[in-house]
Amino acid sequence: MPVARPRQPVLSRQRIVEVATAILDKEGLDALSTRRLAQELGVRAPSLYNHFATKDAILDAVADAIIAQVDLRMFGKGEWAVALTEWARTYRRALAAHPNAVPFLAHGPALRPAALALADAVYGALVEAGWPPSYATRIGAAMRYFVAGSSLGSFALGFPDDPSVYAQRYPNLRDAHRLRGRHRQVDDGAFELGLATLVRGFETLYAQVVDAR
Amino acid sequence: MPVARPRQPVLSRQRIVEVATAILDKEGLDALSTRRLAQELGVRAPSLYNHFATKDAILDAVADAIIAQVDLRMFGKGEWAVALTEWARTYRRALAAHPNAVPFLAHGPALRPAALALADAVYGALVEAGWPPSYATRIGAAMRYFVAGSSLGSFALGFPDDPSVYAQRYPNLRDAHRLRGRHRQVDDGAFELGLATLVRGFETLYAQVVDAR
DNA sequence: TCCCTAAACTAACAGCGTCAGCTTTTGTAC
DNA sequence: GTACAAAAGCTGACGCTGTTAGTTTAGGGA
Repeated sequence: MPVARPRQPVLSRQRIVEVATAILDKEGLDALSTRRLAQELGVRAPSLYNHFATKDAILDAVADAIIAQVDLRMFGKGEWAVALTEWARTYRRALAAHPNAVPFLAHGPALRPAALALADAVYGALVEAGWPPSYATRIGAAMRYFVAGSSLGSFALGFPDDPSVYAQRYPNLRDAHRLRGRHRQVDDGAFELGLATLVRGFETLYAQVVDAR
Repeated sequence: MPVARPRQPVLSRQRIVEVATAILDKEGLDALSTRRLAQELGVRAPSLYNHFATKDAILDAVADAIIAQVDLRMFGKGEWAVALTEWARTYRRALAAHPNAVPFLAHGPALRPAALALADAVYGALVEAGWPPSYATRIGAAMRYFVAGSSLGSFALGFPDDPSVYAQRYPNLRDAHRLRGRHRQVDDGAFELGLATLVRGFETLYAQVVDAR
């Protein structure tokens, strides 16, 4: 039987964030209500407000925790282009591990601490490598665009696997019904192709902008 | 005074979608409730269900209408690389015109008709230009990743304009407080840099894969 | 003219985020 | 050691949400 105030706190910000993330991953954003979250924590919904001001603040903390898991240790050692490539893969993996979170990761500008730490590492490494600040900013932004977009949802799963859909209206897509079956391969392939293209392009630009300085 | 059934239908799917889009653009996703939408339409909320099965279906129709506005006429005339570049700009503009819609544009796989028409046009143009199907798929996907990511929310607006935030914790970002002021320029610059890099890289690849065939 | 369907309505449901106020425990100050 | 404030649970309630059931009335076809 629950007591007015327990001998030891039942909740903590960290535990709330963990359980919220678990519900989000398992059952999606719609299943994540304050009452549901509280139940999973062995508590009633209003108790959450002793630890977070609003439900949005909880979601914000979940978002921050996800971004905080992105490894940044590849920066500062080795070639900038190699580090950038590795980082993009790690970043994508972290987002793809929590696909239900992506819609609200997208939501507001990322003013969260982990997002700033991430930007700091990328920008710092590029400037350190010799890139002028204006290039470092745009390269970091362009990479974020690409990674975020690729985590937003599968490209291949966007296509129904019923061939009859395409026959009349979308003749060029006549083989698109096969994409669903190997969506992992298609999405990964597109990501790697885009990533390699971007990084190789930036290397060419580096030779013109930095080496020729 | 409202009547049980009006002489002439008050609602239509199109009118509902238009007003929903207007509310979404002006006041955001949270403001778009069925009662609010109905009020704006001069009607009570349950009447909407004579035209759409659920609220999600309305949002889906809004998403489809937005994607349908993307001009596709540049395909099939002129160089594929030029068309691809123009299309990416148009696509981004269409998404950026409705930033509050992006979170749920991202949500589900894009099984909507307008999204299929878009994919059909891009893929068709690439194959027509000589790209092998597997490349055309991945190029189309990579472009969508980049454009979607760049519309998801401003990169530059993600940085607080208070310099003191950065001093201790994010030393590399010491000048980031200036990004907010010229966010348009920064975001556009990053988009154009990434776009040019991708397209130029694909042109190089084309020379290897297609011309040398 | 009769009847079915379309398209509006009212009333109501459960579930949502959140707040006010209550209770009990804990930690600190004297 | 006792008073007292803060912390961290609780109950009950608010207005809002998406949605359903059932009602009413107009329009169109037989």
